[in-house]
Amino acid sequence: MRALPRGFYDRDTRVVARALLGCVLAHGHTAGRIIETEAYLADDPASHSHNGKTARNSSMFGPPGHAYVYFTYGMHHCVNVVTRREGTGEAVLIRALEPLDGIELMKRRRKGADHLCSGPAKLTQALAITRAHDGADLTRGALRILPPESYPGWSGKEKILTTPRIGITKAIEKKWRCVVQG
DNA sequence: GGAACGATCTGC
DNA sequence: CAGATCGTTCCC
Repeated sequence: MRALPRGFYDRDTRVVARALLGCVLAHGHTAGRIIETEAYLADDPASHSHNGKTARNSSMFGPPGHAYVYFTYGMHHCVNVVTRREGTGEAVLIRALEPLDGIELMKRRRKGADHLCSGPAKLTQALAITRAHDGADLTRGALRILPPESYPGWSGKEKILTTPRIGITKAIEKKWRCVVQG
């Protein structure tokens, strides 16, 4: 509970998307700072939860602070942070990290590609996050989120941009993507 | 039982 | 800009 930002639980998912910027996503010996997120709300046609609870998205309706990991395009995993109380179905997609720890390991997992964590599927590959982590409690265990100050280099005064979300075809006008400038 | 598609990435 | 590649969903 303490590991996540104050006011994290069951707050407006768009607020959580902003609050997660600067936090650190860590898995084993790899870690990266969250620099891009997107909010997916209940009754949001772009959200996986839009057509109700299914076997695939059930963890999105689970307790906040847990992971929703989905598999898409036949080859990619993406990781979300569930934000609202059980049964609601809202989450924040983590779209990009700034690599902090385990960079050599990330490079090996990414097969030498230069951009280790600059996209939602790249970062899951770099951190070895899979469907096995679906539903995992992100406040404890191997896969977890740490507060910004757990690594040096985050002042809290970074410039944040809010833009439309990426890679979706519905509700494209909603500016629910948060990204650290630079 | 089957078809269509996807919150992506890579390489041509 | 198209192909990779397959789980999930929805419709028959």
